Amino acid sequence: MKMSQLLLPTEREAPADAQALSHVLGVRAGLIRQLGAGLWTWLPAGWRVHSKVSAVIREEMNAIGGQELLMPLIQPRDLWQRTGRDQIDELFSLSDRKSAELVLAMTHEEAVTFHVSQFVRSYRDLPLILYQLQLKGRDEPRPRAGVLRTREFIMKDSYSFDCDEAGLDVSYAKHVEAYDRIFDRCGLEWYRVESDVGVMGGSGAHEYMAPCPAGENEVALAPGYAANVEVASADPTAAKTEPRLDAPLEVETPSAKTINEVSGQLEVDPSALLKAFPVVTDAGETVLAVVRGDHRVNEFKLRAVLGDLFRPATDDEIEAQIGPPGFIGPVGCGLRVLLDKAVAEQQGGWIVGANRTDLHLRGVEPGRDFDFEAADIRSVEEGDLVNGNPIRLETAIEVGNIFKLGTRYSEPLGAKFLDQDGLEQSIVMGSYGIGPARIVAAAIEQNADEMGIVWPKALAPWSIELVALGKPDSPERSAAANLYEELRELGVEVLFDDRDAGPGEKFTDAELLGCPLRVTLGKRSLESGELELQARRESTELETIALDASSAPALVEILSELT
RNA sequence: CGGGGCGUGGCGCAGCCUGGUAGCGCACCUGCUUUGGGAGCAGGGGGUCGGAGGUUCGAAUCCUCUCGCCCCGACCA
Repeated sequence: MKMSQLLLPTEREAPADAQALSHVLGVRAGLIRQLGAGLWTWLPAGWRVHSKVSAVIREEMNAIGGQELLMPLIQPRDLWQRTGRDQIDELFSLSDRKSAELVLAMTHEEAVTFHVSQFVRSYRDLPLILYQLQLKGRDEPRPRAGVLRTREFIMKDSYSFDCDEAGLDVSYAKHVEAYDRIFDRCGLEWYRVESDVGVMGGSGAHEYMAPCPAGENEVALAPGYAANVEVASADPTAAKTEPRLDAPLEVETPSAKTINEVSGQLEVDPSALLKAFPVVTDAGETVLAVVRGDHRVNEFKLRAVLGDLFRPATDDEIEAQIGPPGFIGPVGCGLRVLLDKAVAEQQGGWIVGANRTDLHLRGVEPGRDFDFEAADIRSVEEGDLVNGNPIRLETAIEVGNIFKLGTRYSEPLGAKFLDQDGLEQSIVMGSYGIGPARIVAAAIEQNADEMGIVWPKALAPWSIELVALGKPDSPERSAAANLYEELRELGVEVLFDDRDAGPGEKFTDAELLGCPLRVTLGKRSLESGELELQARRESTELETIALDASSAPALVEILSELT
């Protein structure tokens, strides 16, 4: 590609509203441009990168027997009513001129299951893996960070169809294989972590996380362990509890409504306190969740334990059912008490709210002073132990997920088959997503320096940026043009900077765009008979090779050695 | 949905408080010079100041409404 003809609007300054590095560099390097909130155009260079990701995904999906198809983005709403997913707030809704109700698909379970239910009759038709690279629409409450969270984006979504759980396990394992290879090939640092299965249930789920500062997720990591903090479990550090007492002792804590205020007044460590978190389930039950004062309730884990959605109780509800907000506790509260394991498994006297204004209780012991169910309902923290190793927390971008759906969609949509015994069974499904745009963003976040992007070789829009110096029509320019043609004939993807611009501008743009290898040809090259090479990843190292008929093949060789 | 911020030429911004000819840098066009790290000189083009209404002799500036965008939080099947 000749740069003089390429639409590559590079910017010297960052867009004023950009925060995330991938957003800043994506715009500055001329890869993406915004059309509206959460609506982004992929410009030619950016689309090349996106396409590279898609190509890697296709190869690996095909390698596990996936078959590519394409389903509509716009879908009839009634299909979504059949699975109940029409109730999702994020579902983009619209209607046509006849007032027919339509939605923009946020994923394609309904559509693919609808079709499969028509085609699959027998266990002989299974298993099946179908996938597509197609737009998804989401009415996001808050799009953000450039291409990281948008209202419309391309997703690789695949769906597996099996006779039974054992078959699903095989399809799931195939996806693990394919995904591991995809993220490796894209040059990402990534973790496969245990993840929340959500309210819809499902028997297992993992997410692929690419660590970087712009991420929206947090992962807990220890040797041999990786989990989304939403579901992570770990052994707590010990609480600094007070000595045991024969019976709870009332203690005055005027106006102390927070853990910090109470621990300050009583001069004890926050971990010696218990924090009471009253919630009301969808079913209408008020439950008191209790964790250590220095811990936080994990709402995902609590939801899993409750088996129901819930919301925090309002101050009025707390006042009416338990006691004065700020002074509530499990002793004599009359509610079902879920006590976090970290508390249940440590002996000692705890400090809790007395359910009376300005009073707390000291020396409280679970079991003796209140009934409880023990459950793991707290969020893990940096320093907690897994198999004796301390965990660390990292922010990360979710770049992919794999999910065992079971019969969540096949049942409502009637996707059944006859098994070997002639019995009708529901198809057992899995669904698997990858966001190519997020891979692009993560690759930028993980591979950039103060000058710009440093593409992993597999994602670079071009392998080589050939910078021609000197005046137009000069001998060095025509030598560069010749080299450009030779490289093209060898099938090298080369971006030829043939613009009538100064060397500084060309070098700066090359560093911004971040192609793996920069080749410079100027008057100097003609005089010395040498080309200058610079690997983007080691931007200070200059190398030279002979400028002659061997140059192009030599560059191909050098490229193959780059990462 | 709660809180905060911003809309002035393609990009980044000043001007607004205190109403009076719409400005700066970069980019762009023409000519000449320049060509190994964002060049110089000269000339030039481009803006419904997000939109609507109002106050006023006069509104980018003051008032009301509205649309859009960004950030924090909530949410994220």
